[in-house]
Amino acid sequence: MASLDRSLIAGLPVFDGIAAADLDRIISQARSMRIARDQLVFEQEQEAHSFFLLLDGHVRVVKSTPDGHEVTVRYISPGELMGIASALGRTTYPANAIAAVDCVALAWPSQLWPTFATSFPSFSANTYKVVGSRLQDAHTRVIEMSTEQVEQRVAHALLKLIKQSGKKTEEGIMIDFPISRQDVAEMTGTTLHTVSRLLSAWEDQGLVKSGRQRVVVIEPHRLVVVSEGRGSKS
Amino acid sequence: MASLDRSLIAGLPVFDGIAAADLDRIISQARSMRIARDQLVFEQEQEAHSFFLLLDGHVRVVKSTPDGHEVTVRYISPGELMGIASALGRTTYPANAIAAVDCVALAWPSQLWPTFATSFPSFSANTYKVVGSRLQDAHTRVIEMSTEQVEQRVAHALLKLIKQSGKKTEEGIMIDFPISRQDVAEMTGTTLHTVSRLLSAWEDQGLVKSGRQRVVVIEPHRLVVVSEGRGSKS
DNA sequence: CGTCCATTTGATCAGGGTCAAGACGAGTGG
DNA sequence: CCACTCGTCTTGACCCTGATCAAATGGACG
Repeated sequence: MASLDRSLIAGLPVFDGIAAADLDRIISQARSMRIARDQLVFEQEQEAHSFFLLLDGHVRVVKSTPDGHEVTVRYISPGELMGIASALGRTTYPANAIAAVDCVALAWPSQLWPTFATSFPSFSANTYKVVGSRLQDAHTRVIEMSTEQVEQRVAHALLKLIKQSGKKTEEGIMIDFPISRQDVAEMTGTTLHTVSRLLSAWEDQGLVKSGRQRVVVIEPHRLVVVSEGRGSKS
Repeated sequence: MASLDRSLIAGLPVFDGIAAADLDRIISQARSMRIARDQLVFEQEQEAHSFFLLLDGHVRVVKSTPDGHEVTVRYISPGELMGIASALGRTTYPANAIAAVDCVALAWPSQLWPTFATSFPSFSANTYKVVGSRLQDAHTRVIEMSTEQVEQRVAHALLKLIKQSGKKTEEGIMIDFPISRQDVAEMTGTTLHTVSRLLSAWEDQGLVKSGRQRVVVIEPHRLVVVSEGRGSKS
């Protein structure tokens, strides 16, 4: 196996403020792995043996309920940590993680977490921030679910996706991985039917353009208007 | 002002594993305060000058949306930390905190947080766990909002409240602070009307007993059944 | 005793879930 | 190269949960 280079992780927010020599130590203990599309990266309730850094691709994090519902918690983009059960004081993964496309990731054994946390104070501080911002995301989700109509929630979801993983094309901003109506429904607590109807309506109005597992936002600004509940109800 | 004693905080989960001498140092820097019912402990968007430990009473943490909706994030019970913006890498409070009853709390200046975190490793680890469990709570909320009916969510909310702040009486388990239909509605993303109807129905079935700002759960087990969506629909 | 707030309860109605069919398109095997 | 199949997406019809609107009741407290 080719040895890994610290340039892979230097410059990432999580490793901000860590000396080059330390980065070398950190990365020397990592294992690189590739995950094929639709493969599980880690599984809910399983022993959290490793934590991961996504280098390339996109990963969907999904919680399954006993009664068979699936709720998408978030999408992971390159440069983000995932499976950091250790940071939450857990020993098992809280959700399933599925590769939305072919992915490349680094993995460290979970035992290293406490070492990293104490040896590299900025790592500790940075991951605090990561967890903190995920907590805020989750609260935002709760608030959206409590106070917004489905239409607004779906609009918010698309805006979040293009902000996080948008890719400019000549048509507009495309979500950079395959995403189905069902996927959007699981992010917003609705059904694929409703998502389909909304996307169709928005397509008629020229707001978006979409197809099989593909969504392109043409007019982000007007989508923002919809997300704020001031969509033209004419 | 009477000097504070470490017995106030010894034995609390957050301060677990900290030496007595350190506890003295910690508490010597605290300021004790009482908050009258309905008073704000801290305010959304304000500079997070302090973090708090609730010694007695109950505090409601509420997020207000620009458009005037209020969503209750959680209730704080005695022994819990609150206002720990620092732990999330924030400088402002993310929500309003309102005393549900007259309260007593300790307050430390936020500047002390980093000191505590580095000086007392177990404090750091413990607060990690606190944040982690709040993140899980938030995800649980998201999942409930996505997959459950209002009836189940309200049942879950009451069960959570009696678990956290239940007080046994000869009638059943009472929620130990004044809580209105509106409050329950803000916890569950519904309206006071729906909550009122549900409580009335449950009272008819002998599940609960409730009055003005007062809820007593008579048969927790049957409430669990409702919360699981297997309520008798006869 | 009067005022204010929490609560109750009825009536109405719409957002969006459910059920049901088809259409479309991509990949597969003959 | 074509037929077939499977998964995604679309669209219509219907109906139910729970929000909204409206009004009255009941306590608590000054």
